[in-house]
Amino acid sequence: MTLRLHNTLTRTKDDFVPIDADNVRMYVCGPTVYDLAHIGNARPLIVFDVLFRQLRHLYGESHVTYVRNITDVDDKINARAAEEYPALPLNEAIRKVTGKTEKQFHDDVAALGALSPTFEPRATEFISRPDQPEDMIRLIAKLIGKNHAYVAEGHVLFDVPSMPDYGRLSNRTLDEMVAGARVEVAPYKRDPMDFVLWKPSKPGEPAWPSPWGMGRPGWHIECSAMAGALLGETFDIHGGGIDLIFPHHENEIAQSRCAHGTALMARYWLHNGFLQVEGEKMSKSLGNFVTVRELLGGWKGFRWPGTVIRFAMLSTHYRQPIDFTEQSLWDAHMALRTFASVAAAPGEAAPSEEFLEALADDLNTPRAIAELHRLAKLAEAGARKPAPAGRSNGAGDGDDLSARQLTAGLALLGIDILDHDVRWAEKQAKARLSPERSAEVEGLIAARIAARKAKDFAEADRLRNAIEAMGVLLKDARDPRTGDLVTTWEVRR
RNA sequence: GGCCUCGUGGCGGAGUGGUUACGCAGCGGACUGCAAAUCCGUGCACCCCGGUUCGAUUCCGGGCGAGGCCUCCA
Repeated sequence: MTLRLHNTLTRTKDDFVPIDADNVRMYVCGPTVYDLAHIGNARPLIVFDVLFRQLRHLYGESHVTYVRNITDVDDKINARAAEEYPALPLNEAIRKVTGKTEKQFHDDVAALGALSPTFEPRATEFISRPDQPEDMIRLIAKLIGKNHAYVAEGHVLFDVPSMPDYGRLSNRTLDEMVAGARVEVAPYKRDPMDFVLWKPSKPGEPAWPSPWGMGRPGWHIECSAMAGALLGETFDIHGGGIDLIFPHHENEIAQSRCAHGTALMARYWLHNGFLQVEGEKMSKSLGNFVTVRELLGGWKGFRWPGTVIRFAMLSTHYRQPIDFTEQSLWDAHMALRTFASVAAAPGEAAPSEEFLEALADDLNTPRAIAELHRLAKLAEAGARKPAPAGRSNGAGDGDDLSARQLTAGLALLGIDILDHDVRWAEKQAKARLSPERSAEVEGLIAARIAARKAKDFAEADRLRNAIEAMGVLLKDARDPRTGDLVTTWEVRR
C-alpha cells in the first residue's frame, strides 16, 4: 500500500517514498513554552501523531525518527517571565516559566494520547554544541562564509536575494513580497525581506557568546539547526500549521539549503489547516480562547476526556479548516460510545484494508472513521446473531473479526477504545447532584419499579414524571438472565 | 493591495465527469404497559453565472461569500 501525502512544495498529492526506509525522518515544529497550549496548538500535535503512528505501522516502529522541538528562547518568554516573576532576575524567571510550561505541555500531550517523539530537543541546547557536528552558531557561520548572510550592527541577517528560488514553498516571489510589505524595515537590513539569524541581547536577557557578540538566535535558525543535527541535511517530512509556511518554514528552507548546499531541506512539507472555535477566530479579545488544560479540566460544564478531543479533531481532514465546537465534542463522544459497545480485544487482527487505504490517502481520517462505523455495524449485527451450535457466546465468526478490526483501527488513530470510559459524561453529571438528591432519585426509581410490577401504570408514570422533572433521564431495561426490571439513570445535559 | 485555501443535505463531514459516503438530528418500524434508551430501515445536498462535454457537484473562466498569510497573536 502506497502512502500518499499532500506536499505543499508541489501542491499535489504525491506518493511517499522515503530516502531510507530503515530510517524515515520527520520534523514538526513544537511549542514556544511561554503559555498553555490551546486547542489550535493541539491540532498539529494530534494530526502528526497519527502520521507518526501510520509511518511506524508501515515501516516498523524502530524505523521512524520523529523530532518535535521545544522553543525555549523567545521574546514572548522573556516578556512573560518579567511579568510573572518581577522580583526574580530575568534568567531565573525565564527558567521558571519555561520549566512550568514545558511540564504542562507534556501533561496535555499525554492526555491527548500522543506518543512521545523520538527526540524533543530544546532550542537552547542547540545554540552551541562544541563536541557535535551541527549547532546554530556553526550554521550561521557557514551561511556567512557562503555569502548568504552578513553582519550588521551586532545582528546577523540572512541575505534573502542571495537565494534565487526563495519563496518556492509559500509560492510568492520577492517582488510580490516587497510590494505587499507593510513592515517598517530596520535600517541595517540590506533588503527588506532579510531576516535575523542572530541578534544582540538586551542587558539582563539570556545571552550566549558568539563570534558576533553576546546574543541569542533568531526564531527560524533553531529549527534548521535541530533538524540538521538530528535528522541530517535532507530528510523526509516536515510538518506544522499552515500559518508557519511563511515566513517560518520558508526561512528554515533558505537557511538549511544555503548552508548545506542541498536542493531540498525536506522532501514532503505537510501543513494542517486552521482552527476556529464556534465559528469564530480564536482570540483572547473575543473571549473564546480555549486551552487544552481548560478542556480537560472543565469547559462548558464537563471535563472532556483527551480521547474525545482527539477523535473530534480527527473527524475533519487535517488540511481542511476545522470549526471546534461543543457539538463536535458530543458527536465524538457518541461515536466512541457506539464503538466501545461493540469493540473486542484485537488479538492478532490488523485494521481493515479500507481503513488503512483511507489513512494512506493523505491521512483521510474522516473516511477512515466512516469505515470504523461500517465495522461497528457489522460487529453489532454479529453480536445479535444467535450463537452457533457448540458456542456459548453470541458473537459470530466474521463479525467478531469486525469487532477486532475496529479496535485495531482506533488504536492506529491513537485511541484505546477498550480503555475508554464511555460513562464519563453521566458520571460527571451525576456527581453534581447532592447525595441526598441522588438518594431521592434512587428511592423514586425503586417505587416506580414496584408500581410497574404491580401493574399500577398510572402511579409508575406519575413517578417517572416526577423523576424527569428533576432533570434526570431514565433508561429501563430487563436483566437478560433473570428477566427482572432494571432502571439506570443519568442527569440530563 | 499581493499570495493562498475553502464554499456539499437541518447540522458535522468525505468523495466523484454519469451509479450509496458516513455520523448526528428528523421520519418509519421493532422492542416497551406507554415512553425513554437500544436496534433496523429511510427522505433530504453539492454558493451563483457562463463555458467545455452526450452528461458537471466534480474540469475551465467570472462573480459572490468565508478564512489564512504578508505584522515572530498557531
